[in-house]
Amino acid sequence: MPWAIRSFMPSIKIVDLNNSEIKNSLKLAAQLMELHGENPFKTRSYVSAADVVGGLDAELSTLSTDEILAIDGIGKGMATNISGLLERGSFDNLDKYMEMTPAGVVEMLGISGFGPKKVAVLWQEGGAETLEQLMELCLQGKVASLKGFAEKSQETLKAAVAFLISNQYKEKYGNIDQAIANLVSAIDGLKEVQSCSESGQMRRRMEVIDLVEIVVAAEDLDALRTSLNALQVLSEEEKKSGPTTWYGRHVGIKAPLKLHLTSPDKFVQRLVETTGSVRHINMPIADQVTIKSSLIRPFESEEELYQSLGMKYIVPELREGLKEIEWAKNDQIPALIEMSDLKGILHNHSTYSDGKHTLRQMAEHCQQLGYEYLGISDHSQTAVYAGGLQDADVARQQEEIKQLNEELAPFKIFSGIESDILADGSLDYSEEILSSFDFIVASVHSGLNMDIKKATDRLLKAIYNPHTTILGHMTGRLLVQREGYPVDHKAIIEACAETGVVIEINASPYRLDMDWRWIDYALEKGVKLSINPDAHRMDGYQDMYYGLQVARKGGLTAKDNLNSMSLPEITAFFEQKKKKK
DNA sequence: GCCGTTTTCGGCCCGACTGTTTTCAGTCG
Repeated sequence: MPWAIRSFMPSIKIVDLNNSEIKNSLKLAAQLMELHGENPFKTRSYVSAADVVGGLDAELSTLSTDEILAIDGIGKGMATNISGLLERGSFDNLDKYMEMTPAGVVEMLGISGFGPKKVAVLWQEGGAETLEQLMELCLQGKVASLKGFAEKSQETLKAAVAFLISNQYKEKYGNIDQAIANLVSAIDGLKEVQSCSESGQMRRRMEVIDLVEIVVAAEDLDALRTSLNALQVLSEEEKKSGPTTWYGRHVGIKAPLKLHLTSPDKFVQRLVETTGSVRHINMPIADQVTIKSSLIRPFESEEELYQSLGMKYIVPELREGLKEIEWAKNDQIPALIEMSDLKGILHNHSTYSDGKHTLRQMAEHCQQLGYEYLGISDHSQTAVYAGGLQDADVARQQEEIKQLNEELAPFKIFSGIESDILADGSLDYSEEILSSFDFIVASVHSGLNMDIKKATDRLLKAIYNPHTTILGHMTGRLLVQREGYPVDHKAIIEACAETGVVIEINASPYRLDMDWRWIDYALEKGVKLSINPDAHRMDGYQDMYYGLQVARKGGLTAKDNLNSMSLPEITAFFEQKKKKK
């Protein structure tokens, strides 16, 4: 899967836009131009400029105008657009088309499977200017009679619009964690503030956030509110605020923001109350006792509170109201995996397919970060769009891996492939080629709208293929953006238990797939997991952090995580798996 | 809008898939 993720609303930034934001803005402009029937070649130039920007090494914000003009695919006009984006977050042509297009129509462009041409029909023929109007049109059955549409696309559209409407005010954790960290430190820096911490879903490391919560302690709450409202990134919705809450928005973030204002002596109580899920704080601990019912006196620390209830301390990411209270009461909280437990990085791409950096760059960077090994798994031949490897490329890559391994020892590169799981569940190469790899990540990249039976059978066949080492991004979901294909999680996990296939926790903040809610069941069945970044560039390794957060939520420990194995251990693991064939 | 050029115009990328057609347009990776 290429790294490019469609994002249609350029986020509003106070600072310079980065390349991926510039890329998204150019892509959006291209879509709007196509929507309005602009010259297709002109439109294409925006698309290709966007692709070029996406593949750049250096951030555009660090380049001079001459350097930008020297980039292949960027001419005078595009350079002007880019400098507009860098200076004010937009450019004239984009502004022009945005003004001509209702906001709801712009959102429609985000529906997968429906491009500018189809959206133009929905808008101009169907008269839909908002998502709600489009839903109405679907419900009345009027979409099916529009040119180029029929019953089936009406149904698809209805589901997609419902998904979009339900995700309108949600954000991926990885999209906003930096901005929220900045906000917390800005609030913490206000002169009135004594303590400040994120809480709620953010602190629990939920993969999708629909409410950002922060607890702020100060003696003078009126003065605090005045200072908060002076922060440029915030805008209060006074009607929804209360005497001890500030409710409103952070610029550029779709999820609403709730600040809990409290006196310093009640800070810990407020933090515990707002961090845990409703289930967690109301879960019975003893007769008539819950965490919520215990928050009646001040505590020095959260540790003190949990201790006072005869429990071990529960880290925020576990406070979901699942098994954690039971664990804490019986001193059975798992030793959750930590960053330092990750010994190597599996499932990565290089320039052999659609990665941005060479095999050598990917390997050397991995080594510099202190890891013992790298598993490279470029796309397989069916993934033509991603430059998937033909047989000859596989041989060439394996030869280079051999040479690099001699040079970089004791660091080791494992030769793998991200083999497409074809529609019938088979893998993408001959037996001979499949046998030549150290490990194989099997993933679905096409035919994403199968029903649960077909999709599950397809995965099962891939799992029972003796060559499969790891099952990649199990459901194909893109958080807040695309629902995954439906699968029978239990059946898949049980098949992995039987075959020894490892289940990936795809660490990309766009995916975080398999969902952490299934980790417990996988562990119960004795299945190993692997936190894999699916990196398409060197800095993609950083996504391991996000995978780690959700892995901890699911209760994963180092001993059940594949890439926590040392180099000798994982070498033996791969060899063992190959022998079983 | 970009690029290259026998330099100021004329050409510009692809293969598979899907759902809609009745031979193909739109979308995507």
